[in-house]
Amino acid sequence: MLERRRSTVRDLRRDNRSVLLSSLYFDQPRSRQDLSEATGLSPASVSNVVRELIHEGIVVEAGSVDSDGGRPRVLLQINPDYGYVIGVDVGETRVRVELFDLMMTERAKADYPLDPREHGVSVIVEAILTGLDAVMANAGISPSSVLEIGVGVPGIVEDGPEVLVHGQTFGWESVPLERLLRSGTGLPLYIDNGAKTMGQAELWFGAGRGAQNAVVCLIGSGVGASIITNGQTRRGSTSSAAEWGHTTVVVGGRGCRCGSRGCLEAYIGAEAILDRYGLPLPGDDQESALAALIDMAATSAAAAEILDDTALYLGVGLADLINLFNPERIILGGWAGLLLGERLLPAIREAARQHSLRHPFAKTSIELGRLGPDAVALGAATLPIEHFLNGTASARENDRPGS
Amino acid sequence: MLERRRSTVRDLRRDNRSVLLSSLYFDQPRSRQDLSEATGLSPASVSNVVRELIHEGIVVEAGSVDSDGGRPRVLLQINPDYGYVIGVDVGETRVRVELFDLMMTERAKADYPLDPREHGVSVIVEAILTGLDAVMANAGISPSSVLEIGVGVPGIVEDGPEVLVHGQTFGWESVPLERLLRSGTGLPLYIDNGAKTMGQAELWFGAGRGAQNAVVCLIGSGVGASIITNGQTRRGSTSSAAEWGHTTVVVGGRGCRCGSRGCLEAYIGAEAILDRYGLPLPGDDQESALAALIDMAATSAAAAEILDDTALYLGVGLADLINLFNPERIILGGWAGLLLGERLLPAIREAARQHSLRHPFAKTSIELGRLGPDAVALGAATLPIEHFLNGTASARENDRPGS
DNA sequence: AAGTCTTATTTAATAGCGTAACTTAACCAG
DNA sequence: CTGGTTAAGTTACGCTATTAAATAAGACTT
Repeated sequence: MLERRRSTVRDLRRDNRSVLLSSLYFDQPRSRQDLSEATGLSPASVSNVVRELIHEGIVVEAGSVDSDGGRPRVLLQINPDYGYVIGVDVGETRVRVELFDLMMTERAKADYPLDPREHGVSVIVEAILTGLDAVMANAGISPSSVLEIGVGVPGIVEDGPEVLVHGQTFGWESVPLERLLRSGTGLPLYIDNGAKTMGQAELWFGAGRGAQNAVVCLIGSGVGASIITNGQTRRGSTSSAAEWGHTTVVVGGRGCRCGSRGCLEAYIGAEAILDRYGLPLPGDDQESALAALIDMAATSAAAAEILDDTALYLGVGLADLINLFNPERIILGGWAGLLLGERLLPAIREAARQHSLRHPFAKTSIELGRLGPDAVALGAATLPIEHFLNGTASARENDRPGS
Repeated sequence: MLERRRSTVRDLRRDNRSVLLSSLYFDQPRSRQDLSEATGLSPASVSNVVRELIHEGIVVEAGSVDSDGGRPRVLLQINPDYGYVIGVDVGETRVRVELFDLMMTERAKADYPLDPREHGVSVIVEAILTGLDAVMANAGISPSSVLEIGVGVPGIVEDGPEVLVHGQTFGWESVPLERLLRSGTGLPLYIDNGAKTMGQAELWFGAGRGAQNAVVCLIGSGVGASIITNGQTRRGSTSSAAEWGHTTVVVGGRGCRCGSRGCLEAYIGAEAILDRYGLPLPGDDQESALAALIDMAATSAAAAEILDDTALYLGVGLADLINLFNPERIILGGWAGLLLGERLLPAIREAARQHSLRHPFAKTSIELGRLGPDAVALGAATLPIEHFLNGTASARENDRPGS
């Protein structure tokens, strides 16, 4: 009953161009022939599309190497300087802005710490806008060569005529972040949930490479998850995140900041873990406190018990995802997730095994993220890249070199 | 990072044909012009495709009616007798085989009760095979005009080189049901989880009509769910069901027949509800026992409490789905689901509200299924219809009238 | 009753696509 | 320098959907 739409011969071309470009993007220097085999397109079509891409400056020939008795293959490569993308990570403690070239090598970065008690919209908007100017200036890149900007924010992102952000943690309520930012920059803007952008980063460049069905869990102070189905990040009907953190694991259990009881986040979020421990810990931020708690587990029975419980609850939460989504891979990320996973991964796996059905569990692997805790900005920047590969975000025709 | 494949101008045609056919299928007598507007295809293309469909005998002109000063529109209609589909429902208490025409009007039905203690593979295979012959004979239809057969089974269906069924309830372990059936019939065969087939039935013809993102919950003796994303039923990487019933709602809670503890099914499955009540109830099957329990709630505090708890747990389970999937619509089905829902729907809604995030909850409606408890066979038959609409299962070229 | 208007459908012309078969290019071995 | 081999580019072809014009089939007007 899917509401489908006709397509024309032009869509066909765009799709095949996108297939080709994506294939090249994820497996860099390749010859036309390789591309033909990989995509299934005929050599002639590959030639046609490649000619177009070269003409537009998106693809460049990267010196022919290789020979085996015949004409050497000409290697093709995406021109990393065709355009640039910017990823913004709006975190609970800072706003980070990073500028990448097309191949995702970082060209500039700017950080703006936030007062943890103050998440006013205007403060953050201003930080982002100055960050944008800063990274472009820093990298010596004009706004016209930036393709798009991706922004990862905590909380629910509601798509619609105007993108609205509902950030429980920030006390944001229907904030028209897109409109606010647009007033300060003319660049195309895409906003998404931070857990989802990080998930996409791991999917494309980290522990998720090659997976078609995966779940990336972001455990920090709060808890979120990104669900990848058929190679694409899931978005609900309201385009809001997979709010895994507020899944109930104990009916009538601990109170959660969302107002409900027994949420997963109320057990395995860093804040909740520290709260469950109750006693004071060294370190003045959650990160060092949690690290301290983990260290203490070797000597303190109380600390060990807290961590054992954490592994149990986390395993249960993962088991639910396994049963519901049958992912090939589950990736644990976020600063707390990485910290916990390092020590507790075997226990987490065991808990997940016990609470999920045997079959789906057998098809899943549970791993740690590879991109570290700061992949949100990188992931946010994949949003523009995705558009670019789909041909949705072709560069503006003006002032583009070689077009 | 989706592994995409090129498409050709022929795929384009097949897709557009499918778009047109589906559009007509779900909104029956329509003129070419209406179809053109609905699908976005140009009038000329509609004419072309329709000519082809008429030539193949799939579409027929259903008398022109309508006039308004201009040439009257010729109404088009799908020829219900172009071919037939068969849906098989393998339930816990019986095997049901139903034969439908293309427009899903039932033409014949056959029921084979099962001994509840005996779910041997061979018994069921035999029941299905005799059922197939019976319905075809009964409806006076030759096997050659049956397009495909859809089978809905309980448990996990694993896709692969050979479809395997893992039926926890039946004690089935990697049963090659497809192979077993194929030895008895030459007709194309598709096997899927019963909860999913019922979900598709509700989606196409019941309470889910028009929804793009929905969840259909099947609550019987056990608990399952079917998740619809973008108008299509979700299948995990192993193609197994959304095993919602074995999602944990109470860590360390009641033991479940799956071996884990605290599963949703251990609270809201009919068997679990009766078990939680503990006392004997009138009626010799679960169905009448549960009905009796619901009746008693008016007078017995113990019964009322059990039902209140059931509403709570069910609401929690739904809240998890709301948070994870953001469906527009949630549909409660299955015989127990319908029985419970009739009485408890307000309480269930309230529990779901309390345990889900405000925003996704606001976008969801929770309703009862409209097709009754026996929609599994109907749903199983939608599988062939889906293939037919996609052009995947075009009729065999031989002995087709009018081609 | 004939002409005109209105709308639905069909026809003809056009541009774009991918493919298959063929041609050109580049390199190596002898 | 020639023949063999592999890669890349070119051409002709069959398809596709679209646009614009033509035709069909009634209803309304005068």
